[in-house]
Amino acid sequence: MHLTNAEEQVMKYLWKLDKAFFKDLINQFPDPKPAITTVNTLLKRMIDKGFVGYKLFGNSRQYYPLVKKSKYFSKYINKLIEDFFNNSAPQFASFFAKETNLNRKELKKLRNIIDGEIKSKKKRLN
Amino acid sequence: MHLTNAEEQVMKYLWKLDKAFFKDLINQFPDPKPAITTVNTLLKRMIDKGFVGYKLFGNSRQYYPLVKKSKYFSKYINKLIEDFFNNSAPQFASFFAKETNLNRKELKKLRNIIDGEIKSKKKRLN
DNA sequence: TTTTTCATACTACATTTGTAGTATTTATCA
DNA sequence: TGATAAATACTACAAATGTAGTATGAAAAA
Repeated sequence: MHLTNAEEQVMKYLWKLDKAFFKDLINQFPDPKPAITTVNTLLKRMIDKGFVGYKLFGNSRQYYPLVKKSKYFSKYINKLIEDFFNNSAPQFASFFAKETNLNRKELKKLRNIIDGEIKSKKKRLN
Repeated sequence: MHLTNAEEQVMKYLWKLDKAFFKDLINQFPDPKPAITTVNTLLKRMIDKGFVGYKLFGNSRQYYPLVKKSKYFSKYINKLIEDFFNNSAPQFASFFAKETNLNRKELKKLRNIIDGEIKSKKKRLN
């Protein structure tokens, strides 16, 4: 199951807010805001799909994500890699490093991160 | 304008083949293949959207992509970064390096690529 | 307490997307 | 040379998606 674009937008706000009442979500939308029933429909569909949960507070709900952004995103990226890079993460990484417009400083930072990862993988022996 | 999933699948075959007659495209699909009219409809829509062109050979067309895979993909990734990483490519890269399951060897390869990029940016003075 | 505001449920509908049938033309095979 | 296959055009339609109206009950404000 996946989120449609409109649903994904709501999800982004929800990830950002972590927990949110309906009003909070609506407030996230830039003007012109969608009709509240629109957002409501989206939320309902997201609940049905298992992406959103809620806790009742009186007569209103506090919504929260049931799927972590990082998890969701991982799947997303993995599908990308599968589809476009023949399922090769290194091939993707290479493309990314070349095509994206990171400047030297950013690239160096990235190299540091990778160094860190290499070390951490060494420690964990995998 | 963007491609729908079904259209994107056709596009992937087209990128793979570079140029293709209708029959070639159909052959790419695994069984059970879609109806030929289905693929035809998709192709027409893709032509309308400006993603596909063709050259006439007799009464049949040799289709070819009007958009490069790398270009298409770049946009895709950039949207991702914009949507999920607050428009920060380094943030994305960092996430990627951590979350993806690259092994040490692959990480090292990636570091080399990045080193290469750093050098190349140095040369070009940006 | 009457009116207004919220949150939610239920319903509706236009557009987009996925999928394919029928028709037509041309090419090919038997 | 009549039957068959191929490519394409045109049409159709169900499902998914985006968007929102109406209804209802509860809460808040006047």
